[in-house]
Amino acid sequence: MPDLNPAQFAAVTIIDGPVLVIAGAGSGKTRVIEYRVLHLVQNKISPESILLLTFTRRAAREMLERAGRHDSRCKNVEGGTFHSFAFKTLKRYGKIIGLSGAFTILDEGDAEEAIHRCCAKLGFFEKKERFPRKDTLRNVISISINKGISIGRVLEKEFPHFLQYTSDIENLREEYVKYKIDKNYLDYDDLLIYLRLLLENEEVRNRLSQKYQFIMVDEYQDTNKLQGDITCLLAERHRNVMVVGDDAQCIYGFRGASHENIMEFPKKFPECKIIKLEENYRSTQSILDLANSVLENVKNKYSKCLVSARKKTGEKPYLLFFKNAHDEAEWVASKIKELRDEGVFLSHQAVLFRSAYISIPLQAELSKRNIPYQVFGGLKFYETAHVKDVIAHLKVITNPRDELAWNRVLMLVEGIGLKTCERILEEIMVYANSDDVIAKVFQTYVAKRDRYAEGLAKLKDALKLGHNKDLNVGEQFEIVLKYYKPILQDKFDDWHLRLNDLETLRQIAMRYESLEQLLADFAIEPPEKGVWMVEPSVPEEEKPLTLSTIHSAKGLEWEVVFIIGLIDGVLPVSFALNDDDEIEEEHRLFYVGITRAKNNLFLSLYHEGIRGGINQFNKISRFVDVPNVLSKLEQKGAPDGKIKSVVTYKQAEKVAPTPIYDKKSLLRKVIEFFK
DNA sequence: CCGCGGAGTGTTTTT
DNA sequence: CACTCCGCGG
Repeated sequence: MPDLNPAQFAAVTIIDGPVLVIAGAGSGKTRVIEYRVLHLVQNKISPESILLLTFTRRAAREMLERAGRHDSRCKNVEGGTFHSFAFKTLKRYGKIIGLSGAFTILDEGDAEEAIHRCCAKLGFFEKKERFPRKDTLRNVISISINKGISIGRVLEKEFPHFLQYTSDIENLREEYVKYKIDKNYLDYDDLLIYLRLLLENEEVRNRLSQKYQFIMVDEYQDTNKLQGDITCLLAERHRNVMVVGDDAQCIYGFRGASHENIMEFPKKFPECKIIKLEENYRSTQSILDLANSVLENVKNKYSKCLVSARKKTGEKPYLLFFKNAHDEAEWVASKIKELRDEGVFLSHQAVLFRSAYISIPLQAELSKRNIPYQVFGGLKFYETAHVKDVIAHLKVITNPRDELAWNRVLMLVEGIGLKTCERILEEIMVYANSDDVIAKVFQTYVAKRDRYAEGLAKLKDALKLGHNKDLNVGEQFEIVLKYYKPILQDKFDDWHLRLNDLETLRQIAMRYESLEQLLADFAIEPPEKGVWMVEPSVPEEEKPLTLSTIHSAKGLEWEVVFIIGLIDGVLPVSFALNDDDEIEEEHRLFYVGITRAKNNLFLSLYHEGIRGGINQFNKISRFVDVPNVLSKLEQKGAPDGKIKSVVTYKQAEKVAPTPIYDKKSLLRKVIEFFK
């Protein structure tokens, strides 16, 4: 066992019973999980009976890899995100609750398409007034599920202008559920819903409790109600459950996460032991001083006061002002290079930001200087149109009953529009296997010599070829790509860039044994752009720099961290400004960003902003522009040593009158009024 | 009935 | 500014 402080040691060596670990940033939480897994395995507990659930794919990967390094048996520990665990479990036991084993996962885009179809079925688009768009509808339904509140409540809070459609959306939700059950589709939320439903069955619950004797959940503060329920159901019988979290780092409220699960845990498991990890092993005291000041300013107090266990005070974090985004990017890029020349590996540095678009000027600058980097978060490569197009073809080859995939494939054929597509689709759905579809449906349509006959003939040939059982996944992929390439070139001006993506995708596909496996992984654990290119064998000094959204950086650490774009309206993001809870979440997000740094931290912003074609002066983030925070920072480059304050976003009233109603009672009042 | 072009809309974070 | 939706011409 390595050096562990008493609290860590206690957490690592508890074997039985429920445990709640409250772990401040950098307090060695990952180490605790890593060594607890090891400790369990070394105490004759079969690794297969340990279940480690995390919130993001990255965290899951990292945790298991670390534990596996000490004892290869740890690699057999069952681990992953709640969603991937749900997927595996439902594949296996789904039949019990009436799910077929051959379901398809819908990503957000697919789900929107499905909702669109349901809307059409219900005739919502024939209304005179504007009906909400499909992405809004999906969002409303998803929030209501993840937060466990009614459609009406969601609309009140997020889209009050659509309140009139409350009952329509309720009907839509039902229709959408029906549609998915009928077509064997599950969206991300369904994975959790049906897993919980499955666990409510006593027999299944017992069987799974039997299999997973030890449950561990990381980042518990970022789990939502459903995930909390799932955790409790899994552990209800044997009660061997350890949850680890930090309420100050809850940053997924928009997905229904709430620190309530942490608060509720001792109530659900009254016999639980609570262990607090408060000593910070990651950062220098200067960085922690800043972090603590930031936390002080968050309205809801969190008890954490991190103290560095490291001897070093370290350099004061910097706060840098730039004229425009380009200047900022230039400076950051050259500083990164400078640090690398001083011996800090690129892989030990990271640039963090609130939103992906903030990093675009920097990406350009890094490319110009040949600094290798990988980007996490933001625009997802697997959700781009060209990737989805190709995947749809693969889906059709795998499962000829996938209506949404067919829809996408057919709509790409020259001369086929909405109506023709519907007609062909109806016929396709009659048949259960691809051979029949090709022989019966396609044959007749091609024979008709309509304007789309040529396109369909090409598709038919490609599908026929692709369906050959003797081919490996790479070869199947190539057939699809060959068919799709002319469509790609016709559809996109930047097709050569997109073709690159598809080439990378082909290389990923080649590693798979079967298309089914590829498609399942793609839905549940999709590859992140740039990540797969880094082989594990590459020596540390050649690994690239990390660019990441703060959300995706959670749980990770670097020697040097840059947080760029600290602008009011970016962090906090402008959409959060009219809701106190959301501002607070942004505030915690800033805290999470700061606490990723071990030795050096650089905060920066630029003043020249162009938003919606209008030039404006970007103001420093309200989270930074506070005396107790500024005093912890070394400022550089402020014009005239002062920040000219041009109001871009209205600050919340400093002297608020005593409220007569709080939000809840106001809501009640309004509802009363309507009655 | 398809496909193109103009108007209008909302712009984040992740499974 | 990028994407979606709608209306019109072919």
